[in-house]
Amino acid sequence: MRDRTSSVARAGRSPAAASLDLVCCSAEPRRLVVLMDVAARGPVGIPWQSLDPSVGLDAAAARLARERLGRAPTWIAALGAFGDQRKHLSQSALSVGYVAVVPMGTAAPSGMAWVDVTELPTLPARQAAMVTAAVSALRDRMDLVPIAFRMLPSEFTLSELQEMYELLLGRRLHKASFRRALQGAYLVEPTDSWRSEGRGRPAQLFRYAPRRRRGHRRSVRFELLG
Amino acid sequence: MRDRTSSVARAGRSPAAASLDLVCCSAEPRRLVVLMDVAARGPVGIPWQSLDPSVGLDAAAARLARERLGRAPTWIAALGAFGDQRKHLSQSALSVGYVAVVPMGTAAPSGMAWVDVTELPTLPARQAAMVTAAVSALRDRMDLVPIAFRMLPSEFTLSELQEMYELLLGRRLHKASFRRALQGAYLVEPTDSWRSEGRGRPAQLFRYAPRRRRGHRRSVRFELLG
DNA sequence: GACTTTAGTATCAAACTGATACTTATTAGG
DNA sequence: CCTAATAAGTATCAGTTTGATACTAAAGTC
Repeated sequence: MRDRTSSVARAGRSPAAASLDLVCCSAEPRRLVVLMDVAARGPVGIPWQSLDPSVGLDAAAARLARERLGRAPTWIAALGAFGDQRKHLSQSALSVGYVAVVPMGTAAPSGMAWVDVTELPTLPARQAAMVTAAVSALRDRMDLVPIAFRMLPSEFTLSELQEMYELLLGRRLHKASFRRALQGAYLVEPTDSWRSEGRGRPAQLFRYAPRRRRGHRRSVRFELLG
Repeated sequence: MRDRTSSVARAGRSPAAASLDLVCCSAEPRRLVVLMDVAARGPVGIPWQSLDPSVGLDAAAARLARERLGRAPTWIAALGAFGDQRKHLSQSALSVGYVAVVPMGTAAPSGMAWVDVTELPTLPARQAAMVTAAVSALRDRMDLVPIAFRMLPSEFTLSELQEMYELLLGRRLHKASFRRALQGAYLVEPTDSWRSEGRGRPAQLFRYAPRRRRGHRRSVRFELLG
């Protein structure tokens, strides 16, 4: 192995071997948003810390999320390793990314803000890559993991759930079909609460309560290839 | 030039900042297999090297794959960062994993062998986690990336393609439905070759040639949640 | 009370799915 | 040569799923 780190390490100010970065996502009425640190001139980057090798990655990421967000995320998962983009605030050669999700409506801590993922400021290249990868990861994994549910409060209306799916999928869905499919999957149970959102008929509130189903038979899906 | 671990190891620091590990998958008639180094007592681990921070991760992984396999894989992708499992041959605190795929029938280089993923030997914990994650990644991403096609030779029969899908999905598929769906997706084109595999009618050979389709409309899929 | 808005349901034709059975092309064996 | 066996590939058809349209229900607004 080449001893590449020695000169930097001897210099005292050793940049950590690696950084741990968190792409924390949430939703606002019609947009996906990501949590960013804010300086005087605006959003400057996503939360990160240097990686402590003595702590497990998952534990460290969960703690970073709790510390910076003020609450535990409703979902968190590893995103991957990033090292192809040179620029990172930590100056480390390697960064480990995590994606997390919190329910829409969660307030950003002071010094931080929710930023629309389609209107990102200029970021250090590696963080920009992580945000992009995180959004793709949400879209790619929403069929396997209840991401849409984790981005909603614990009780929600079916219209809210449908809007969350539409936001993540990037297309409109048919109301009756959506509800039929949802019922057939035994994923939600009704509460006895109703929400009156001003005008219109009140909506019943549901919660995510998946019941064990018989063999979820994975099917062939060619439509997304190419 | 290559000062393999000696000076750093003697210095009493972590031997390498991180390792780069490759889970290279392929198929045999009815099994998924992974490429492993073989010692006298049998398979001992997957290919890895210590991570050179001056080379991009993707480039380093591609090179590692080419070097150890003797050919470029037909697909390769980042798998993630692994650090929660203590044990790794490199003794590094952090490992970056990649998944790669080669067509079934690819010969293992000498000193290596294809090992059934359901019959893994005892591995360093972190490598075991990576192999598990890699197999899950193949299954999870096969709908978004033409993984089944990459595990076949460039020309293949529809029965072979169906068997590959059955292997990855873990269930039998209906022949007529499979072919209808495939035709509808405009993913393959017939060649003018036919393969006679002993007894039975010869099968026409196809190649992967996706034609641009109009709006691949992602649909809701609740069946896999829970 | 009439109108608007949103929730939630019903109907129905079109599209899709999978079981069964069929046709076609080849090898194996007498 | 003729028959059986095997595998590729196609056709039919009933049962299910989908999505457009239209409907009913419950609230607020004028």
